[in-house]
Amino acid sequence: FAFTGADVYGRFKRLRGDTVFEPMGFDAFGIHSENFAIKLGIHPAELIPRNIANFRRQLTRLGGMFDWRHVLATTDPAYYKWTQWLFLQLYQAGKAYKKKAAVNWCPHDKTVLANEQVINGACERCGTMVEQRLLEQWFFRITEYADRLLANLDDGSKMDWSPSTTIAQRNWIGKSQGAEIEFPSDAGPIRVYTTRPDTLFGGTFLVLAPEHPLVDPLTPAPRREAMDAYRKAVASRDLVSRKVGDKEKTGVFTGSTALNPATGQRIPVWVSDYVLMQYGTGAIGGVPAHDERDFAFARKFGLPIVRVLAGPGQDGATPVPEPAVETEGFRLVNSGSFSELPASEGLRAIVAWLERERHGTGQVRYRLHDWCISRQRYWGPPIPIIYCETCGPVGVPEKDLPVVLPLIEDFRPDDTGVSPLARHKEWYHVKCPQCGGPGRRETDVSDTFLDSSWYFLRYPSSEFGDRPFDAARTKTWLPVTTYIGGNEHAVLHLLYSRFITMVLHQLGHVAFEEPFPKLRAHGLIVKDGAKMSKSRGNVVIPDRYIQQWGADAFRMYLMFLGPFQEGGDFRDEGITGVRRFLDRVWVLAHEAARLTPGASPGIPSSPGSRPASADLPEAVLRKLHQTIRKVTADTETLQYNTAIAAMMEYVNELRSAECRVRRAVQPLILMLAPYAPHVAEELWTVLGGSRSVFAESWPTYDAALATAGEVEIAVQVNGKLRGRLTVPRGSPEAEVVRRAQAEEAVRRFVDGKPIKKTIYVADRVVNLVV
RNA sequence: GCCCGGGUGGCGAAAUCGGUAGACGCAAGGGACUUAAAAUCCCUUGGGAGGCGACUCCCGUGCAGGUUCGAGUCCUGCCCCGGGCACCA
Repeated sequence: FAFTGADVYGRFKRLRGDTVFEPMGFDAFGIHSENFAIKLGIHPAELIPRNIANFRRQLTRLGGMFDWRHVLATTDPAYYKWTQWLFLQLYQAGKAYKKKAAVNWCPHDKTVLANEQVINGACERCGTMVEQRLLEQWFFRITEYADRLLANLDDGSKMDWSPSTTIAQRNWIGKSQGAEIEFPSDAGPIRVYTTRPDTLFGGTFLVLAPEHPLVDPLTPAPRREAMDAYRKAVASRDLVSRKVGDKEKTGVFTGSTALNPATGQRIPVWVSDYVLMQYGTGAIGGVPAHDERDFAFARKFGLPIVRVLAGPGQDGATPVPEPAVETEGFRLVNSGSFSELPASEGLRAIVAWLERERHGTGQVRYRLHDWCISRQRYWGPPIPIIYCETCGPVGVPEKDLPVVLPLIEDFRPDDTGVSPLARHKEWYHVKCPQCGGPGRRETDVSDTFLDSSWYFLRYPSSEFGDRPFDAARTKTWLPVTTYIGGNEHAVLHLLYSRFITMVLHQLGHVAFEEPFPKLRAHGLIVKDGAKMSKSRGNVVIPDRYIQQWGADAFRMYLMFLGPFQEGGDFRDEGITGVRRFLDRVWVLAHEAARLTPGASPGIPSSPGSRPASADLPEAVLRKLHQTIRKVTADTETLQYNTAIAAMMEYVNELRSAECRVRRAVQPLILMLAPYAPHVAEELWTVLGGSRSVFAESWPTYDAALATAGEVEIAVQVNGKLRGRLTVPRGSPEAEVVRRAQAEEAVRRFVDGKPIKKTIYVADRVVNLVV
């Protein structure tokens, strides 16, 4: 569905005179492929090429105009050599770093699990409860680019994207404006981030994330045991279930207090897993009166709830039955000298006061995290780093790339807890490229999203072995003219690609900052009431349909079943309609070839350039030009379903007018070509074409011919339809109104009453108000 | 919970800027062709009421209101479905 929609557009653009490069590639170097291989018990190095061959066969049968000379596979060492090069570019530019991060860990299988492999907190394979484990991981500093990634989204000159995609990215980056505030404690200042400094006076407790470094110093010995037990319990849960919002709040009191700088009161410091170490400072000020989570926490543990925002008819003494989260129309109360200020003004005033008194600063935060690119798995590009006992981590020199993934018979993660690559001793132990001393390789592989973050740069330059992308080729073909993809990639692939391109631009490797200036998202296919997906098992294998109905009928049905950008409902019966249509076109073309004189050397591909007095009946001629107009406009905007409907209407017109002449059918074949390339190619020849239909050019229309001489006008009385009039286009208002009033039905409804008002919309409607 | 889509005949869907709701297609019914069936071709098909009939009238775009000469389209408040994100301070 997605590739056919892209192919229709590419073929259309080619007929419109553009030189079109439509590449295709295969991205199967990651956990999903590895898991699938484990499931089938086949080594991925054997399975993946087999699957690629099958996909390629299917894509070819579907008739995609793909340039197979430039096909890519991210699993190919000739490709991932440059993925590793890309890693090194970022590493050398200081954009890659290592730090400890939590991963899902199955204690039974002794392996790292992806989030989607954790089902209700348990390992999907063995059912053991999953834990968190801290491991050293490689990260890319995408957060450094958060502002730039956000700013370009708003720049219409750089980004022409479907709004649904830009909105998703904006939300994902999640910029928030707030303040970082220091709460002094016995273990030093506790830094807290909040987007609501206006509620500072309502902060009646602090909550630290269980991993927060100040938890230990703030917990006196008698409470240590309880605290450690809680922290252990939290760590024994997986990352997914920890972040579920609607569960009961849990927590432990440290035994210490901190000073609220605004109220001057000492407030208790708690620890709870609803505070995440990864966001903000890993500590929050609990404002139960004005935050739902803090409210639930305060209720559970009997902590004081102080209202600091009051709406109309409320004051500082009004009870707080539920947290008031909104600010519109609220004013500060119980907030010292800031009381009675409107909330928004109070926010600014409190931030100014915090900065003046050096209690805190206004700050911007993003929910976007740095991109963790390491995977403790086998099936992926090895991260090109060597650890040397004397030099530390050293990047593999470019001349030694690629670091080839060794073929390991048993590639499954085992109970050593390290990547399977560590078991391959000859591969694992290497000399340090810097000092020649003993070293060992990084055994993590990189995320598949790194493979796909730059593939578009490789496509035009795929045959170059000595450079990732050739400067001249890149200048000719990039950035990508039109990118058509699914919205499931809105936040991951599309964001990572933008980030990588931005870094490469900054490092001087590419001239542009944004890889996909024009992006259109296609919809998703629904079958049996749910999204068609492999996991739901409601997928359709194209082979059978192509076998039964033909590739063109299948393509056209996919494009006809709904608006491309919204998707649609797949039902087997629907395909018969387009197949019948193609059969009729087939018959029409053959009859036209038989009934009208043979081809003259110059086949008109542009009927509009011929005099209007040509041999076509007026109604057919008009319909033809209307059809060209509509199919052109609709194909350009990816409204393929209505473009196909317009061609069907035209065929219906030709049939009812019994018009079987080449001049009427040829332009139809040209318009059909992007949708049904095989049939169009054949019929073009039947009609006398001596070269490929794709060597011809798209038909043009004559606006004057497309316009009907007569129009039907709706006649309304008080807005209700009472009749229809056929009048010459552009008839004067007085004439139309006069004729409307003469209508029998109109007279009956006007019923002799005076006409108060007459509304006339030229060529459309006349409305008499009585 | 939040953010995006969407709700129109039996079904998939059309409908420029607010201007004739249901294009196009599926399914269904009737007919032609055929020994017969399939295929093909022709006709009918939103619901209701009336008329022998050409036709006529009423209702109808998830629900309730509103704006307007006129609302599928705009506004307010709800309901339902699909997708995504989810304790982000």
